Amino acid sequence: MPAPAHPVTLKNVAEAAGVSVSVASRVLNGKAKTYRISDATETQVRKVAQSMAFQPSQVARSLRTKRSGLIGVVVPDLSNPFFAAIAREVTLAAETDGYSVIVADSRETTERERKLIGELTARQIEGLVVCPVGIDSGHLIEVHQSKLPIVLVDRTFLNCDLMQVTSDHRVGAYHAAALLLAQGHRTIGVLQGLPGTLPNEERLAGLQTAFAEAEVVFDPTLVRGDNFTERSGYESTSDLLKSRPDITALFALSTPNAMGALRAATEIGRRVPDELSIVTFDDSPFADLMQVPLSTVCQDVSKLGVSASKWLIRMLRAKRAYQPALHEIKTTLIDRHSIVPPPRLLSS
Amino acid sequence: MPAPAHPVTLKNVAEAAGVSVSVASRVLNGKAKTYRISDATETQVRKVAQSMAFQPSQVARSLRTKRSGLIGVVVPDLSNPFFAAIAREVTLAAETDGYSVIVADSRETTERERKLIGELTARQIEGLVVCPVGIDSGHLIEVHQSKLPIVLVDRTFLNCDLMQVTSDHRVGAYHAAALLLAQGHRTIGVLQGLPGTLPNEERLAGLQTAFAEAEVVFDPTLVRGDNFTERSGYESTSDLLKSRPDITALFALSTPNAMGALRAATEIGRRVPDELSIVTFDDSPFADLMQVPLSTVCQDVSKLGVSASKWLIRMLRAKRAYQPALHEIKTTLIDRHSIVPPPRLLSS
DNA sequence: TTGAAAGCGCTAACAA
DNA sequence: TTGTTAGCGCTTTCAA
Repeated sequence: MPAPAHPVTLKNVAEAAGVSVSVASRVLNGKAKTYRISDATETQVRKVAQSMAFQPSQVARSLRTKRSGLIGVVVPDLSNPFFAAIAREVTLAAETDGYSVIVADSRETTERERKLIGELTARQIEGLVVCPVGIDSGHLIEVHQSKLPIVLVDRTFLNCDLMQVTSDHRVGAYHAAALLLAQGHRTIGVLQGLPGTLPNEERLAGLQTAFAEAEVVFDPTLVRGDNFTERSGYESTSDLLKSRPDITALFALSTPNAMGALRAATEIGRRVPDELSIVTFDDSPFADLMQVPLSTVCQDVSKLGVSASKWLIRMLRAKRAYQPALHEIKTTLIDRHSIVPPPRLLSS
Repeated sequence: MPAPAHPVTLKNVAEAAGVSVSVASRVLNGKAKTYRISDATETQVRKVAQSMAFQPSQVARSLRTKRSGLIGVVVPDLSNPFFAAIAREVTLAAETDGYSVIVADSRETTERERKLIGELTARQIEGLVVCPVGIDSGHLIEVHQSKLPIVLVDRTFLNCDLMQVTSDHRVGAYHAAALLLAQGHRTIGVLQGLPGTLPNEERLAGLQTAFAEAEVVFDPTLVRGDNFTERSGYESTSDLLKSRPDITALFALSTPNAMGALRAATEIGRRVPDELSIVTFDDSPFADLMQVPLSTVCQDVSKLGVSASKWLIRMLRAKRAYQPALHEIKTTLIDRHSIVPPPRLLSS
């Protein structure tokens, strides 16, 4: 039997079953018991619906119930495995609760982020998970004030009364920097991400704490970069290695940054790790298969995604107002093989 | 001014502006000219809408117009960079045409794929891009027959009257195998993906053609694996290297397969590429940064995604029926450094 | 135990 | 140039 050109409506089913639309609706929504509908009627309706391949229109249902069953996810770059993983986790978690997910890619611009969120709210989404660009939060706070449940992931904001989930960037960076220092590195280049974003600033802060504890002077001119991208990592590294050949180690604040660094170092002819140690943030499923298995401050991406979904679902269920909070997920320092003592120490 | 608890409707705007809903609707849909609405009225309506932060309900609009502005994307694994990239391309392309995208993850099971597609159609999506699991196509053909525009990507089907976009698996595999053979390899292990899927079978076919041309007997017992996953690649490799230590090269039919192979080879103590050459399919942005920069039959993921979107958009615009076709995207063999002549040849 | 009817917010045909 | 109204497909109140 070919699918009908015009979709089957509840009315069609009701007529075919010889009952009213209300009865059909009640049966098909599992409210037969509640309304004490006779078994005969129930089976009849179900049978007809089945045979007609009836699929209720979510659109009509949404309009009537004000519930769309839709969750919006906005990330700055879907091709970045980190954000793709977050999107995946939310998608899977949402689904077990009967929600579908609309994914949008802000391409690292706040302007697009704002616009996309507008389009999503017009679609009556019931909740929002945003990995923000991280510079501006005004539009996100507006969303919150309009009572739409919203959870921020990764690039969170300070003094911001929203539900937020992120890694303990400061602690992670601290441990990584401490490791570099303990190995004897003193001239360390830093490849930073987007300045002004909390992850970036927190990582820098953790790094500086480690320097202070080791009583090593932190040289701010060794910090380069303007984004969490490979391009930024590449350019910063080229720049740094040329102007400061005495650098013995690099701290990349993101995996793409580290990728760029590896490419630049190869071009310039600095062997990693013998002639240049590298430690990086994030993690990718490939980090251990690299030329040099990268030592990494590993973020638990899956946990970040699961946690965000969990909170969102909780907010979705709670009719009452919820208490915004900042949830930090632990990072783990995985020391692979990209950190060795600096050459000068080896030869001494 | 705080956002109102109850969203602003067109009726609210019309009342506040002192006009009828139809006039408000027409102005806000840019039909002021068509209906020769006075400038004064138009500005007035716009001003009021603006000040009330009116956002038209897409749900109501969809119900009325039968157009949801929604496109569905179903992939077997969103955490696989290949599929994430496809999803991203479709998302971006769709957006320039005013569509939003609902992303769903079938987790490599046809059953889930079928269910997800059902949920998507209930949401009145206007089109569908599916990277199918690839074993069963019945439900996809049904979609097509119901007149919902659908484009299949990557795991296409034979003799299937749908719009399909995929790589030229056969040619790509042929060149890779030819390269291995030219280097002198004769005992080549094959790590296959999901048997029965077209990409898998086509790649095997291309490989066999290369063997035939080189007049080398193809040994089917050297083909192992049951999926495009890292696990499958790992297990097949462990297995192969132990039972057939005379193998000098591996042909991995997917990047995850190759990853697993690298891990297994490392464990067993076979150095790549000196003691074991590897060539693989797909490509990842990381392939050139691996321990051993992997020689790869590179699929143009971006082009696959863009092409799929392009065709879908075209189908969306065409009111008339379209002509289904299979579109093949060229692959490129990138020879990095994971293929060298077999050891025996070196020592002879 | 079932049915009639209102109405969600919008567009568009028709009327004025 | 503007307004009135029907109706998209569904849920739900109210009535029987």
